[in-house]
Amino acid sequence: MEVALKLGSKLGRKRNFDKDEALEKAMFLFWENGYLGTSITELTQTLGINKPSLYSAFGNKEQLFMSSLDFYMRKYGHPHLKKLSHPEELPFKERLYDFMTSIAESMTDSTLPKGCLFVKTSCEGSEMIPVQITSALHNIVDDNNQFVINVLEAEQERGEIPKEINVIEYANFIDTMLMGMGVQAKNGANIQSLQPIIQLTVAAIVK
Amino acid sequence: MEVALKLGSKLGRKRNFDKDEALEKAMFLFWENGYLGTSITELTQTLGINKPSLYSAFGNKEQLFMSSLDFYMRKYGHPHLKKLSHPEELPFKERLYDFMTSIAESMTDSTLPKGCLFVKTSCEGSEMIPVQITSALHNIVDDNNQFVINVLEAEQERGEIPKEINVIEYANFIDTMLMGMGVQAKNGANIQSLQPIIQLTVAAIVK
DNA sequence: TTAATTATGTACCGATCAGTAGAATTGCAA
DNA sequence: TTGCAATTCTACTGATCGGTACATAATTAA
Repeated sequence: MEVALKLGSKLGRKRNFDKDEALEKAMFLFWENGYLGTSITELTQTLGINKPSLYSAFGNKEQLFMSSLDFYMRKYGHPHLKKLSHPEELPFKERLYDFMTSIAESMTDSTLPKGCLFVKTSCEGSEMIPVQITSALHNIVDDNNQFVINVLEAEQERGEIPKEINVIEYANFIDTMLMGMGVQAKNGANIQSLQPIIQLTVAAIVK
Repeated sequence: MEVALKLGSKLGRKRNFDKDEALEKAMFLFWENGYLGTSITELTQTLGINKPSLYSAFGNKEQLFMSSLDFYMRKYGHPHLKKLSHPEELPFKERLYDFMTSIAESMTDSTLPKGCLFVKTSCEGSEMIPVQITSALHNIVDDNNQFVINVLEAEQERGEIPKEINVIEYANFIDTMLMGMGVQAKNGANIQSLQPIIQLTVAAIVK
């Protein structure tokens, strides 16, 4: 067996850049300018590496975007989710508020690109976007939606929200509002203008 | 004065395509694939005219997009607005419902591109989009927002909604939900899944 | 009929796109 | 020290990008 595991291999010249740092820089570029709006040349300049190094480390543009999207969800997407269910001793109303506020703050953070990478990319044109990316984005929609549904069902069990409500519809309501907030943030909305929207949403969900 | 008005001029060879029909086809392409995702070559093929004719009739890509955006708003944007205020004899609750449903139906219409041209384009990357386009999109946000605010204020006067509510926040709430519906529709949501969201939104606005 | 004017068709421009070939460099193992 | 493996560098590929020069065709006014 000549084939060595890439991770375990100690042979050959070492790459002179940190792969995770480079991935984060790439993610920020995609977040700022979208998939079509980000060129390989701009990536090499921002990451400080040349094309062959980039292709060797990350595959092609599509694969680099997929890795960037994964990085984004792990660092800027999923961490918000736990605020919806924790801390458990907090009333659900407060948790929902903190959850949405946490996302809104990220979307309007002046040190981060405006809006949400997922919302922005999923709004880009159809034909020019690789189907693998489109399908990954659809999976993110479904997963997040299912997560909210699960939490709402759990809260029904705990008696925090009425058993009569349709949790699928309520989850859709929350998710759609969050997506809209992403569009607003991309268009320059600040946290102050999103705060009342969140309060209205929470009030509509938890009486 | 040698300068003749373009509209009045009867000189020279006549163009052998209908400018409005061509503009509508261009608008549909931008609606489907976005600004960056639509190339001049694809435009010439779809419109059935060659590049010099396209440039002569519509200026450059940026100006063609601006005309397309204007066409879109006139035909697929503004017509919804009047449902928010008319017919006056209808309760505001029903008008708000019809208004949002009308937009949702357009966003999910199987004979039209999924979603909303305005939402999709405003989510495209920053650097590669001409500033004139970005600013036009911001104006659309502001104008639509102001329109909803005006209607809400009028409804306060008529006693359809309480005088105590903050109409700016409520207008923002409605607009943000509509933008979110645009993202959902782009990601494949159908009218059936948007309908409950609309009902929840209406219920949150008009008790 | 002629001159002026506008549109069309072909063929092209420089710039940039994503992606790569191949030589030189670096590092570890034997 | 030698040999192999992995990375880096320069330079390049063919394709496509937005946009245009120029000659020809069509239409109207004089």
